[in-house]
Amino acid sequence: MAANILIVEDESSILELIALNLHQAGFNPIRAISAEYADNIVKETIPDLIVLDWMLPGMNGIEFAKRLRANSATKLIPIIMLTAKSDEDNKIEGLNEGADDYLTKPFSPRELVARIKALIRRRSPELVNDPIIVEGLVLDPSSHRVQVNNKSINIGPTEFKLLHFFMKNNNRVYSRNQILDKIWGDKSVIDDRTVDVHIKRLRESLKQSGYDKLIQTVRGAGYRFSNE
Amino acid sequence: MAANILIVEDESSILELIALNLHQAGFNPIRAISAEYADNIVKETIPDLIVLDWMLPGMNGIEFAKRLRANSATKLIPIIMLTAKSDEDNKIEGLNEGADDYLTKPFSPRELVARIKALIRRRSPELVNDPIIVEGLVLDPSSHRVQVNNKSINIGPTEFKLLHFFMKNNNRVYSRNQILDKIWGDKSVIDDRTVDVHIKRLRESLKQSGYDKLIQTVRGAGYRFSNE
DNA sequence: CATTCTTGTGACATTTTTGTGAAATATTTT
DNA sequence: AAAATATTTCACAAAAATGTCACAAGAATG
Repeated sequence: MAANILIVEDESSILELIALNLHQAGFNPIRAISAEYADNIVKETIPDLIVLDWMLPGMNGIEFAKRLRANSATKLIPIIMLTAKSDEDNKIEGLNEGADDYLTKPFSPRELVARIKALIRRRSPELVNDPIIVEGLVLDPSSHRVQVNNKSINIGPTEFKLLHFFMKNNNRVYSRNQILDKIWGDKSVIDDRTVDVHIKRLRESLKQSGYDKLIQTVRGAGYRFSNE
Repeated sequence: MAANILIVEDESSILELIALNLHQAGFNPIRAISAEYADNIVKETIPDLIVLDWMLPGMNGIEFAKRLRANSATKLIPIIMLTAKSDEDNKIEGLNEGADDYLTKPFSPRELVARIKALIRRRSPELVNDPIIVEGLVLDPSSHRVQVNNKSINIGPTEFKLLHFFMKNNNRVYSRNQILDKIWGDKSVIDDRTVDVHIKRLRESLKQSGYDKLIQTVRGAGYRFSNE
């Protein structure tokens, strides 16, 4: 389920640098050394995002982006444009022509990865399941684990879903019924108060790891996860 | 009491993108992958707003909008039309056929949310969930908190509702009976004077945070929340 | 198939909130 | 100034909301 990232870049050292970093970030890099080559790749598999060099031999980045935007199958693919030119005009033109973000060389790989995550998160949040961390409490959706100080804490399936839901929606109050809908699914004909019990169990698990007030009761309204 | 937003969109990635963003903005997204499906949903619950894709398999967006406009129960629901076509003709046709706003793909989720808020605010201002700030007093409906200088102040459920109501209706005088209707609901067979007591309790909470005269008594008329 | 884990519910305990009556203050009217 | 009216304050019992516990049924595991 890793996101496919197409990299279009003619300088192989940069191409490899990017590919390596994306791989390490858990993405699946697909390499293309020219727009024409990339075009063929796109015809086979629609990538989840494209990292596109501005200056390319043959068809350049802008043209390629235009082509993608003109085709209904590809027009929504997020594009991050790379360029060595740092002037504003190009940035504006790039964004106009359909780039969703823009990075000037030389760039830090870390920043590229961060921006890619941001874009992917916007379009297909299910593809980025980074661990969520609140006050040292780490919930990692991909490994289905909750850890504190690198030590896993024991937690039941429903408690996990609950905690995941809460951590994703930090600081917002949810009524028991909203929680039922989100965790159990709409079909549920389950008692409101079941939520209370699971909240209790979750609190207990968290308390054993030293987290005392992460889940707050908001009388008359529901529950809220918050570190404040 | 979050606003229900019906999203009618056949591409699931876009559907999810919109749903996620609406959820995070405090709305309650309802998903429909076709106009026919949406039609059934509308029969069950009237949404507060509809985000409607122009191109849909089966019945398309325009036709669906027409249907809604033809039915007195649904003709006032605000509709935001989404389209991949960027030409003006469609825009005009769309607006003529009953769309209240119009967004061309690809669009930024942030903008969609902004437009939705604008439309909802126009039709039902009470459904927009933004924090309300008066003289440093912050009431945030989504986290159900009242804060001063980033410090939460303690407040009971009824006091919260009261304060929320007052802050939304700054500077306006309400009689005890009006307040009873708004806060307790029509069913109330409750004594007028109960309002006085809750006003007292609210004043007390506010006073402890340094707000002394926010709620004013208007003799013979009722109460007013005002920072003047 | 037996064992272990997880789940939802009902019963009960605890805490918080609520509405009311009555008394105390305040404001206006006579 | 006294009377009449309106509002504030207080204490308290009833009601509502939440927390806790034990247990039987169900699901998952090996």
